Amino acid sequence: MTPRSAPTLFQQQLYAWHKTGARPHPWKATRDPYKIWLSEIILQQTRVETGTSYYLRFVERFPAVEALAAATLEEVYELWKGLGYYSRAKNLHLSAQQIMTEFEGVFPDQYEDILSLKGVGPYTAAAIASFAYDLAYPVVDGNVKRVISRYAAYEKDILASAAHQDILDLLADGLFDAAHPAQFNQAVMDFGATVCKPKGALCQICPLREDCYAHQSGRVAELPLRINKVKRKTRYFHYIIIERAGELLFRQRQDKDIWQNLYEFPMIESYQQEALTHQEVATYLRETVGIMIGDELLHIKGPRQQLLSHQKIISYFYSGIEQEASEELSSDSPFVWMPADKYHQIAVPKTIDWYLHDNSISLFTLKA
DNA sequence: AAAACGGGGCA
DNA sequence: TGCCCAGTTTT
Repeated sequence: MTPRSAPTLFQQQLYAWHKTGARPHPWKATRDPYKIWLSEIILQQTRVETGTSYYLRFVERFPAVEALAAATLEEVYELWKGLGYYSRAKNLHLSAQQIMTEFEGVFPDQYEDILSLKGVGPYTAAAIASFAYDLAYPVVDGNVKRVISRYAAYEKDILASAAHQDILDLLADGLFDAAHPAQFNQAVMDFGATVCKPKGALCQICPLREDCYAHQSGRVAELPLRINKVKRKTRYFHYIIIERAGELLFRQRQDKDIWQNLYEFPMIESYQQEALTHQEVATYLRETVGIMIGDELLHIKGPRQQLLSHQKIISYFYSGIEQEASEELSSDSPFVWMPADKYHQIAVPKTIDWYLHDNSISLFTLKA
């Protein structure tokens, strides 16, 4: 491909389309780097339609980085609940404090400084740098990869590690508009999201179709090429709901697994489909929680399946009736009793939320 | 370089 | 059911 002098045909046609094709989003109305950063973190691997309401709630509750830095991590998790990829919430909070301490409360305006923030990678740093400061950094997200791979004939695996740099190289080779970074980045992403879509691309109305490799060669449906090697593991979670005086027993999940720091019920995991025996549950509760249950073990709900990117979680819910003789939880116990007004405010995985809110068979009914 | 990390919407 | 989303971090 030959280097071109700006503005290229690609840019002209793209901008002409963007005059009417731009999507309206709340975070586009500002140059405030804090709000742009917030929107970009929320939108990582998240559809715009999903992220928008979260963004509006975050901006209202934390209008500036000082407010976010001053909040507790629990507050941030609560607002983040249901959005997924929870390390984003943790890093968001951490980076807010990092901005207060290392950058004296002023959002950094250099690419390398922005990139140094936790949870900010090459895409997000380029997005903030271009949208907030109009610095000449091209963004490479799913939209850009798709548009460029189709237009400029990139036929290698788009999921491979090398793809990111390859797309950057193609952009640098006469496509990216270094004179108007914010406009260019925004236009390509809007275009990829609304015209050059993954499925059902609108090639009929595409302003770039005459020069698009994929369209001219009939390979729009095949590009970008994705070779996915990972298979989903199946895990079985057996949740045990223990109630005492209107309170439910919870435990906070720990590191090195999904749902880090979120709360769930006492749980036994198995790796094949099997019902829990009363013996297993009783032993677990006695040894791990210090709770004695009676002879009755009720399977009250489930299975409930939840698909994650790399795992399939199948959850069962059991209820045990606690005996009188149980001891108090020790002070260092990871388990904690919570009343209803408390456990409706904490961050829980979707599956636990489903049990709490969509529980057609209530514990109360069962015990009556 | 590959695996892990959520959840939702749509064909 | 599989795809794919305004990706980043860890292994």
